[in-house]
Parts: sequence; C-alpha cells; structure tokens
Amino acid sequence: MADPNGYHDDIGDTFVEGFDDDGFPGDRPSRPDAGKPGAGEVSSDEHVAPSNAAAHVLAPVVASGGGGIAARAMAARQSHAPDYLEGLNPEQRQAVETLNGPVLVLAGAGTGKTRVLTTRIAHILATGSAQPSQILAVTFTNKAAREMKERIARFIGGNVEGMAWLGTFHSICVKILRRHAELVGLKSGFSILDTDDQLRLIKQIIRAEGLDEKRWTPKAFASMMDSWKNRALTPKEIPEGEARAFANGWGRKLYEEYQDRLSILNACDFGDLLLHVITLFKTHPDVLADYQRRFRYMLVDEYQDTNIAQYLWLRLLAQGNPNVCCVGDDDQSIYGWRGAEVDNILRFDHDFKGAVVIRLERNYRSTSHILAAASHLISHNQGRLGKTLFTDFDDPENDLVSVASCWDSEEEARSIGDEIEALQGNGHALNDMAILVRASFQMRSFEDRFVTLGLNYRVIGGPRFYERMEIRDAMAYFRCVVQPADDLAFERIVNTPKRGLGDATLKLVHELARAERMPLIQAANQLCQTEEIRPKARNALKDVLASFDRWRQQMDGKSHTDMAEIILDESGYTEMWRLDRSAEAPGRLDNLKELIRSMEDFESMAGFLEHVSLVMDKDKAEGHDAVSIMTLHSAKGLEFDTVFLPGWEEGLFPHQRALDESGRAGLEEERRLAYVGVTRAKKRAKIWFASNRRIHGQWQSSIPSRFLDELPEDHVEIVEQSSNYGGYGGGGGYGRSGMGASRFVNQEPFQNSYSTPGWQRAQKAKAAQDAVFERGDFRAQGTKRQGPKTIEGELVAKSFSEAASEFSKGERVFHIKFGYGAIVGIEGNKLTIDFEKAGQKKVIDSFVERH
DNA sequence: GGGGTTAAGATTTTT
DNA sequence: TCTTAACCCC
Repeated sequence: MADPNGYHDDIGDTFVEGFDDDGFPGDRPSRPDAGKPGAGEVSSDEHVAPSNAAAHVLAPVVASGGGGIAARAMAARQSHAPDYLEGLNPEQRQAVETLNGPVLVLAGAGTGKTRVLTTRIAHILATGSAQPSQILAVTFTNKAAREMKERIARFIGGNVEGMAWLGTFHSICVKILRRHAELVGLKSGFSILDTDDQLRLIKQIIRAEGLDEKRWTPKAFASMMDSWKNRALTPKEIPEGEARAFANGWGRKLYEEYQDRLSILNACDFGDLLLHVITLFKTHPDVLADYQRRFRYMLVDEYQDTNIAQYLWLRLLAQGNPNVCCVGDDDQSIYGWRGAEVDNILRFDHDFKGAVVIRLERNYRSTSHILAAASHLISHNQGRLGKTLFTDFDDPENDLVSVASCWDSEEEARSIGDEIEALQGNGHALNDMAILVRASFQMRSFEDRFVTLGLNYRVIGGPRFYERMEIRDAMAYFRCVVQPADDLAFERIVNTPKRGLGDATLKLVHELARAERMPLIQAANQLCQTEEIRPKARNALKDVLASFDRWRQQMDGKSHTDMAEIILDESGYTEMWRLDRSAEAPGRLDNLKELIRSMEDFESMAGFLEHVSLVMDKDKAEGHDAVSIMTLHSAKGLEFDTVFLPGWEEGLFPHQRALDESGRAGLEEERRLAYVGVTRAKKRAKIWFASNRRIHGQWQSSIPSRFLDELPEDHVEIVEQSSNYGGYGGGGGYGRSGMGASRFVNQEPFQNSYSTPGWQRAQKAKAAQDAVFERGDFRAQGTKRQGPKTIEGELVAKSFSEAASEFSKGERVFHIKFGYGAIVGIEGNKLTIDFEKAGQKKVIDSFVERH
C-alpha cells in the first residue's frame, strides 16, 4: 500500500542546496566543525555515522533493544559522562546522543520522554553542536513548551532566552510570518482570529451567498475547511469531490471567499498560520533556505499528533538538514478527529531516509499490574509499531487493576467519592488522585456528589479563561483601539452594552464597508457624516467612534493597564455587569479584574493581544489539595497515584459516535484513549461501569465496555460492592461462555427488570418522597432517582439541622447558582428565597451569603 | 431593540 | 433533560 494519500512525496521540488553563509549573524556554533555534516543532504546513511567530533557523541550500534553492545559500551563510559547523562538508561542515552540524522524516539507511556527531549537539547548545547537560537523545538501545547523551557533552564542554569525557536507549531509560525508577511499577501501586523471570530465570519459569508444556514451550518463548513487546512490544501487544491460536498458545490467558492475576506481584514485563522508558512517556503526557496540553514537541530514532541500540514512543514525544513528528532508514541495518538495523522509516525523511517528508530520501553511510572493491563488492552489494536513496556517498579500494596459496577452515574459518583475519602483517611493526598472521564457531561455527577460531601475537587479543562464572554468582549474593545481594521471585534461590541445600535444601523455600515472594501470602523465614521442613519442611532455611533479615537490618543501617555481600565469603564462595559443581577455577574467582574492584572506581564496592549490569540489558556493557581476531574484527552501527559476511570460502557466508551463515524479506526482510537487512561495511574487504577446512564435526559440501560473484556484476567480484580443496588449482581456473571458474552454482563434474572419503565417509575415515585439535596437546591419534584437510602439518609439528616438559621426574613442574599434574591421563608436552616432571576427556590442557608 | 418562546442539538480540544 | 441560539411579536 504505497502512500494512499499521495502527500508524502509532493514537495520534492522545493529542495534547495548549496549555501555558505547562514544569513543570521551571530548564530554560528562555537565549534567550527559542528553542524556541518549532512547539511543539505537528505538521503544518505552518513547522518547516522558519528561524523561529529564532539566527545560525547556515540555511534548508535543498534537501532533498538540496545541492551547489548551499546548498553555495555555506554556503561563503560559512564565515568566520563557529563552529569546530565547520569541516570539515563541505555536507550534514553542513545536517544540523547544520536544527534545527527533523523531519529524517531518511540517513547511509551511513562518512559521518560520529556527527560530525553530536554536532555537532548542540553547535550546539543553542551557539546557546542549548535547555539540555542539554532535549535528548533516544537511542541503542541503552550504548557508543554513552558515546561520544556523550565526544564532546560534547570539544565543550563537559567538562561533560555536564546531558545527563540522553542514553542508550539503555531507560535513559531507566527514568528516566521511576521517577518515575511508581505510575501504571502499579509501585512506584518495581521491579527489572528479565534474559532469564535472565524465562525462569525463564515456565517456572514454563507448568508451573503444566500445559502440556507440551517441546512449548511457555519460549523459544518468550519470543520470542513479545517480538514482542508490540516492537509495544507489551498482553495485551488481541494479535491473536487469535497468541494462539491458542501452546499451543492459551493465549497470551493466559500473557501475562496473566506480567504479573500481574511486578507481584506489582514487576518488569518489558526490553520492559516501553518498554511501560509508552507506557501511561503514553497514559493520563496531563498527564505526556506535561510531557515534550513538556521535550524541545525530540530525536535518535535508528540509526533503522533502532527497533521499533514505540520508534517509538510517539518519536511520542508528537514530537506536542508536531516537532524530531525521526533518523539512520540503511536499508542497515544488520540487526536485523529482533529486531523492528527498517525501515519506520520508510522511512516517516519520511510519519510526520513536513514532514520534511526529508538524504542523507550522501560516504564518508570506504573506498577506491573497496571502496565500489564494497559499493554494487553492496547495489543488488541492493529497497525501499531509495537512496544513492550516493562518495569521493575512495584508498590508494596501492588493492587490489581479493579473493575467495579454500579447502578447508575450517581451511585458511581457515590462509591468513587467513598473510595476517595477512604484513601484520604489513609493519608493519601487528594492531589494524587484523578477521575478521568470520556465526555465532560460525566463530570456533573461527580461535582454534585463532591459538593455535598464537601470534598475538594478541581475541574481541569472546561471553559477557558479567554473564551469567557466577558473576556472576549473586553478584548474586542482593546482590539478596536489597537487594530482599527478589526471588523469582527467592532461588530462584537458596537452594541454591548446596549446603545440602540441594532441590525438596521449595522446593515448600513456593512453595505458601505463592502462596497468600498474598507473596514467597518472607517465606514461607520463616514456614515456618521451623513443623514443616512436615524439621529438617535447616529449619535450613539458617533459616541462610540469618538471614544475609540480618544482612547487611541490616550494610549501614548498612559500605561496599557490603566488604559484597559479606562476603556472598560468609559465604555460602560463594567457598569453593565455591575447592574446585572444574575449569579454570574460578580464572577465576570472578577474575571475582568483578573484580565487587567494579567496584562501587567506584557509591555504593551498589542503584545498582550498577540499573546492571548496564541495562548488561549491561562495558568491556574494550583492551590489547595483537591481531586482532579478531567477528560481522558486532557489527562495525556499527566500521572497520578490513583486514577478512577468511570463510565466504561458501550456507547460511551468506546463512544458510539467514534464507532459510527470512523469505524474500526474510531474504535482503535478509543482503545488508545483507554490505554492513555490506564497508564496515567502509578499505583491504583480503578475502573467503573454503570448499568444505567441518563443521556440527554433519557435513561438508558448500558452494557459494559468491550475494553473490560480486553483486560488480562490475571491483573484485574472484580470488586463487588456491598451497597450494590443492582448492576453487576455478584459472581454469577463471570465466565459466561458463548458468542459475544462478556464476563462483566450481569446474568441475574432480575437484572433486566431494573431497566423497565415500570421499575423506573417506581424509583421516581420513591424519589419524590425524599428531599433530595443537591448543590443547595432541593429538587424534591420527583425527577431524581434515589439510590441506597443509608447514604442519602445520613446526608439529609445532616442537612436539616435543628439549629435555627442566622438569616431573617426579607434579607437580601446571593446564591452561587441562582443569583440574588430575598428571603421569604425560613424553616430551620432551610430558606425559601425569591430569586430575581430564578424565581422561588428552597435552599440550605450555608449555600447563600448576605448581600 | 428587547423580551419571551420555541426548536435543535448535546464527544473528545489545541492553537 | 437542559442549554443555547434564533425568531417573532410588541
């Protein structure tokens, strides 16, 4: 099967050779001989040879399984080895020291991948093979880049400023593009659109073409365009079939128009950052040659996550210089759905001629049971490069991987909560525990449960700081001031807060702007000089525009943080939230303050805007001891002593949609996700599945995930829960034979009756009698099913404290979920509150505060 | 232009 | 079931 995509060989024509001067003064390595070998040549075996005279570079004797000669040779040299090589195992050491030629490091979970990467950089620097500015080190996330910087700083004693080219694909591309923007039709000050801006722009274009935006949603087109950009396809290059697939053949036209609009706006989206650089490299060989010369060593982290565009990008650079080291693990490729191409890592040695493949298989993280379970699970995948992880590490307790069943998600949350409290009682820190879910809706039952238990938790991932509405609005104001051509920002806030500038006014502005191909702000200014807009709206518009001008003039004299405050105050934006009585408003005001505080770290407002568009996330303070709750995806790269893995049910995990949309490939990716989940655990991995789950409000009975059957029996124990109310009913289910039979499927004859509508009605009726306490809200309307009484009974008893409430009737209070309200009734510590937004509710007093 | 009502959609997520 | 966004009417 030779290259079904046909993309691996289509860039050969841009190859450039023969250069003497690197064009970047001051970048020459201190050793005159270093970096020379192999430059400008792609396919030859000599990169593997130790042509570099540096003392610590060792010829790789074997490609993998280097426990033999290489290991002994390296061990023999231990005494001369520099400090930073101490403690590396032979394979790690080989990965660090094989500097020249293409190297693929297949780093299994927990095998010290990051250590290898950072040590390798340290080694390059220590041997004088290259200057910091001649190393290209690419990561996927800002977090990974930051961590790598920190670790290198520890190696080389602080100064990583010189590592100018350590960053994400995107940030490196921005850096390149700012220098050569004109060559791809941009101006250097171009702005970067986020997904929200992008979507609004697409919507405008679809509307302008008169297409039915219900049938052909902007979202669908965005993801289609995304897949084109992931493959580095320009409008001209997209396959005819795909071009036709959207809106009966409008695909290409819309894509062209979108790109056209972007260039008018002097903007690009995330995909463009890579695409433009690839175009730049292809059309300007001299520029490419500059970078090929500059980057003497290239390192790519998480190579299994690269998409085709990223591959091509790297390939172009590597044509000038084969010193590429990619690190990754095909078994941890879990981002196929957003364009990652596992093929990149599977075909590395084919694409980069003469590549050395090094396998890191010694695991330093997990116990042998956990490792065995994970390995056996992943062995069910086809098309892997294959690794055999092993470990010497065994915990004194050496727990088996546990599998437990429960009735539904609430019982799941209850029993996991119980286990967490038990572990905590035995002196385990909450920080060392995590709950990893497949989909974020699963988090809710845990949050609810932990709130009632008073158990500290933190949700990782979730809505990000810069994606919050108030932050985006504030940023839009700043953008209008700093980048007067930023139409999307202008549209966002012309009428926020409400100024009486509605669709009618905006439409006039749009028409003029389109006709004259000018930015909206300019068009608006022009319209204000005429009588076209009704006086009321005209004055409002004039006001806003005058404010922009005024702020722009003030910029010089004041610090950008002061300016930010002035802008938000004078625009009436902060006032808008101060007057808002909803529960979120105070938090939003806090976020705005936080936004201004975080601007202090930047020199100017423009610098801050650039940072935000590339770094959508914000460092969160670690803070106190808490259980982490996150998705399996966001858990990649992390590790915990104890990992809870709930929701291992068919349809949820593996997720039905992954199976429907991607078939076997989808299933395998789900399995890799399971593998990632299990391998996050150092000492304890605890898997759960529920017999019933509510999905979109509908109760559905579920069967255990096929992944459970793919775990090795010798390393797994089935936990029977004393308080089990159903679900896995006991030993009976084990060892059933026959087609498709699962040893986890409950065989108790009454099992099915639990999921009948009648039984569920009975549960509802029972629930109606109990006061259910959840997040301070009494949902006693019978919508909630009750589990074992004992637990809730205790809880309820606790909630109805005898002590009289310290609140009194008529007081104004604030509730985290319902906002502001007045107390209209009191029974013990139970308050009846008339909320301004949410209406009348009964709430426990400890959940509200005076206001 | 604001407010109420209704319909659709509801994995995973980074940049 | 619940949230969000669009739509319609005042």
